[in-house]
Amino acid sequence: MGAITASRALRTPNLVSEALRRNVESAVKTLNYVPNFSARALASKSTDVVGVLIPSLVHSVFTDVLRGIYDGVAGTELQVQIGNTRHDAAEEERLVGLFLRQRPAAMIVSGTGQTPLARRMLSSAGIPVVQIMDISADPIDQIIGFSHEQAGRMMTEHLIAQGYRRIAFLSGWMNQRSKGRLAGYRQALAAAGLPEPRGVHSIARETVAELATSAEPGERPMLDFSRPSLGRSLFRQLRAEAPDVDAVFCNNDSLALGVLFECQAQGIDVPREVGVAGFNDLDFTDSTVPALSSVRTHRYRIGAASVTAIADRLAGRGRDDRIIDVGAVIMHRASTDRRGRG
Amino acid sequence: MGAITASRALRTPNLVSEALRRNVESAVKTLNYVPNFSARALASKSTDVVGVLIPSLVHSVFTDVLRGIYDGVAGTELQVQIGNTRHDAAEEERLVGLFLRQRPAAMIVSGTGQTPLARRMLSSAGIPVVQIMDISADPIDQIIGFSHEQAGRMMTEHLIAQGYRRIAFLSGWMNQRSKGRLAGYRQALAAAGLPEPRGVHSIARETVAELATSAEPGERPMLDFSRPSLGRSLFRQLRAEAPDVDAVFCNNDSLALGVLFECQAQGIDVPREVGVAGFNDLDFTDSTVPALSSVRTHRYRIGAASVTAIADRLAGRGRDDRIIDVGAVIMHRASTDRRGRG
DNA sequence: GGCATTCATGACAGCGCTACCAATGGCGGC
DNA sequence: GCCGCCATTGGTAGCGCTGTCATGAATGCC
Repeated sequence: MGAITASRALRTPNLVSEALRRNVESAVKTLNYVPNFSARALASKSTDVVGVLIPSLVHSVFTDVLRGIYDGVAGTELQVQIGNTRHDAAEEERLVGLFLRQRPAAMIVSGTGQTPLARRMLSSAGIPVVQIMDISADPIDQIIGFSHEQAGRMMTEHLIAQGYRRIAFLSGWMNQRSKGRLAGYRQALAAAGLPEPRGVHSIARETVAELATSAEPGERPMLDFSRPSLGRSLFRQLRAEAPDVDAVFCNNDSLALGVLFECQAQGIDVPREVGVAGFNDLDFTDSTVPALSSVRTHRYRIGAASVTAIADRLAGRGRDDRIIDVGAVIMHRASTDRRGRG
Repeated sequence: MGAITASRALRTPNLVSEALRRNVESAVKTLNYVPNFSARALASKSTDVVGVLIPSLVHSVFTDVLRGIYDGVAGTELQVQIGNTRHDAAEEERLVGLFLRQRPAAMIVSGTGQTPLARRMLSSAGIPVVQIMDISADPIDQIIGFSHEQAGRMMTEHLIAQGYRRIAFLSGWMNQRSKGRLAGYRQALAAAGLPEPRGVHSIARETVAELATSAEPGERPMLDFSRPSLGRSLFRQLRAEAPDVDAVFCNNDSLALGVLFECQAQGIDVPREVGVAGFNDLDFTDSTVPALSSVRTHRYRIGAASVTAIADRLAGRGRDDRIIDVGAVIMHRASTDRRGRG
């Protein structure tokens, strides 16, 4: 039997006869054959590697996505290669170039904030490209995520419905997605005829250095704007600038956790005196006192769906939807419950 | 110029003349040459891939390690390939086989709980193998971590020094490292002549299924024994079984966070009535009310040091130490501060 | 029955690089 | 001056697989 015949039996079993396939399969077993990925990649000028670029390796948000991705590739031929953009579009651009040179089978990138060059490189690479975690009418190729604007609007509407009137948006550094949430928040306030309190809804770019933490000596600093300690200090700052605020919509749950503790330390009653809401619905939201209202986002599903979409397209099955909105759900808990549940 | 000459100039620049090296370097620039990793791997029968096997993709513990690893490989030729063992030695064994067949340049595995077969495969692979996050007198090859037993003992001694006498160890499922902490805890109690309270120091293997959570439909369940909600329910259980417990040493910070909230909900005074300690010193420990005492572990450093060790050995520089203990530090905060600081 | 058509299998070459060994040239020692 | 040695460069082959095209067998059609 020619080598190529065996190769075909393994790679495209539907093109060979039933008998041959069984024959090859048993030979594979007895000979303990293991394909050599390098040789395959060299000969075919393509790999089974899916490149994944995420802004942070520690953010629970992205680790959940990664979990979905890894669970998704399990059982397929695909392999995952991760790149950490560190919330930096220039670094992302560099990594896009680096990854594409290795001829990946597909790319997954986070959000819609790619540089024009990165966009161009990705769209001309001739491979499936999935943007994740955001939604856009104009994806590079395919996008799976949800509207941060809509989610921000929904949570703000929830707060308004609960009777809060002086609602602040609390955030550290604003990335593209945070800005979407802020925009939604503003839309909801405007629609209700409510003013936006003066206050901390963003830390200026200049102070980003303060957010760059490195816990250990020798550690490469990373941008971390979801520390509870930051939530506490931002909330103190907010109370000083706008003492009449009666609700705080935090850009993420970790900030909100800090706010809850700051309220506890200051004896501020949550939700009566101040309502507190987070974003992402991390695992602790149902355990805090009071339980933390948040926006549940389907991060695992986004990761898993990206891989499914990629696998489908690599298998020749067409792309059904260029834009998949997995939505987000308001989790109404005690920390914003001024009216009583329901 | 022969192709091989150029190859040599790039791969082993110290073996060629200065002039040639400069010549090749400039040619690389002008021609925009990018090496083909597959061809390199095929010809040399080895890759630049470091295989990393970790038990969980979400645990902050391991994401910090990963961050150290990724920062460590940045600027080297090394690439990272992750495998998720899901806290399952059999799965780890399978992945070891899978990874080794791709002829990685080195392997990083978590802990010391490898199956005998996995151990044998790793030690006979002829590549650097680094075990991380634990310490052992008998590493497969090299080990970088700390003694969980010692850390458990230290924290328990701290609690005893603070005047606590009925100290419980609270944990969900026990992995190898948790068992080390429990052993250290017991040593410290025994040394002080204190009894171990009846109570929940472990959930039986039979109930592991309860710990397997899947937040979303279609999500592959994962073992999660560091949820705050689990901390809350375990603590309730503990209070029912052993009402006289005056301190709780939690196997991880997330459990401790849940315990703090449960105390708050029940009006239990921390640290006066009950002392609470965690493990790992995650980012929220300094922000809780009261601030949470914990054991700071140098996870980032472990990841970064593993890569450094591997890079050194691949470069021919010898392995200085087979066993590197990075230690752990007791972070004494308010949640166990019965005596007043100092 | 003869020819076109489809399907299954095989031969060959080559992907881009590096291991191995050969060749070259400059140098010092005798 | 000749030899052997070292440092540097080059030639050849081949890593294990797959793209392309060729071949042979089976089938369908008039």
